[in-house]
Amino acid sequence: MPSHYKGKPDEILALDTLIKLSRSVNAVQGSLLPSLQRDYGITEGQLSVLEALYHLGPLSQGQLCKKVLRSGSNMTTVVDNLERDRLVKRTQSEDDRRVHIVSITERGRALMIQLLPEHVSRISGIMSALTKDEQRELGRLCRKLGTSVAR
Amino acid sequence: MPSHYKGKPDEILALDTLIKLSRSVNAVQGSLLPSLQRDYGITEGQLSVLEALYHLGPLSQGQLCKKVLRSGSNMTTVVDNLERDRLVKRTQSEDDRRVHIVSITERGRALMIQLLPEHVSRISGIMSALTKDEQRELGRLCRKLGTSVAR
DNA sequence: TTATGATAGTTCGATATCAAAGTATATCGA
DNA sequence: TCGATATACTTTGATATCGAACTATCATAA
Repeated sequence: MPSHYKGKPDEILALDTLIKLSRSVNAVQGSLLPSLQRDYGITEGQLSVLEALYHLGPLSQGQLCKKVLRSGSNMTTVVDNLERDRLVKRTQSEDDRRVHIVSITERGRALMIQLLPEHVSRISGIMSALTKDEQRELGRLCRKLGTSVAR
Repeated sequence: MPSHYKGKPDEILALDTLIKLSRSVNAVQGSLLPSLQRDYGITEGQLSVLEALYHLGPLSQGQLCKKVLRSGSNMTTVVDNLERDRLVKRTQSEDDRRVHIVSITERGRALMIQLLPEHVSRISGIMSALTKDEQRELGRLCRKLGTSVAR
């Protein structure tokens, strides 16, 4: 169904696979985001930052960028919005005054405690379309593919 | 490595799998987009619209939305930018004057002819980190997962 | 024929996202 | 110590993306 591209079989297979890969992520994320937005007023990028801070403790913006694989300019925006909503706070590092340490607030922690169980159970529900073995195999293939890409 | 979430094994597996899935797509797309931008001044959304028009012929914006799974308001923006760059043109349908038919221009067609072979071969190169059987299995799992999500 | 409701796009306001340029601070070498 | 370079973050300007509200057009039913 997807690619419509006339070319070598290898290329057709690669295109089809990538399209299916992208669509599955879009489908899964697309089914998670609206409820996050509606129920908690939070976006995916914001959630991934909050989760990192919740589980790992205070991090510099640079460390956050690495964790969630986003650019520095993006991180500034996301942290700005989280700070405006008082879910995180910035403090300047004593050691290196260029560094801004971001930490989760009590309000942010309370939000995580409120939404994480439901969010996780939603993900678990979606992924249960695959057996555990299939999930493990999917994870293995994705990992193999992802780590092969030069960063 | 990834999830840090303490919960049921099912949930941990589901989270880990989703993280790997998302990261693999980010990695692959992230390695494709910069060259599209730099070499051809085109974005991913624009490319997917151009590809659809190139392979399928003129489509209404609504049909395009379904093809590339994006919202109507987004499609307006993308087509606006493509039209500004004279890669596509809009014409009002005779039958139904609410409908805007989008078609690729000669300039757009020339761009596709120029960039598609290289783009496809790049994708093929990336995906070749997996064997053909692995690609087929990955595609199957993604398809199964994606189609299970309520739309 | 006209009112009602549905459909196709657009506009608006928001966040995400990036790259590039800019600012502040730190570090290193002469 | 001072100048050059590197690093951390912000700003700027662009596109993507969404949902909601809006406009224009069509279709249906009274």
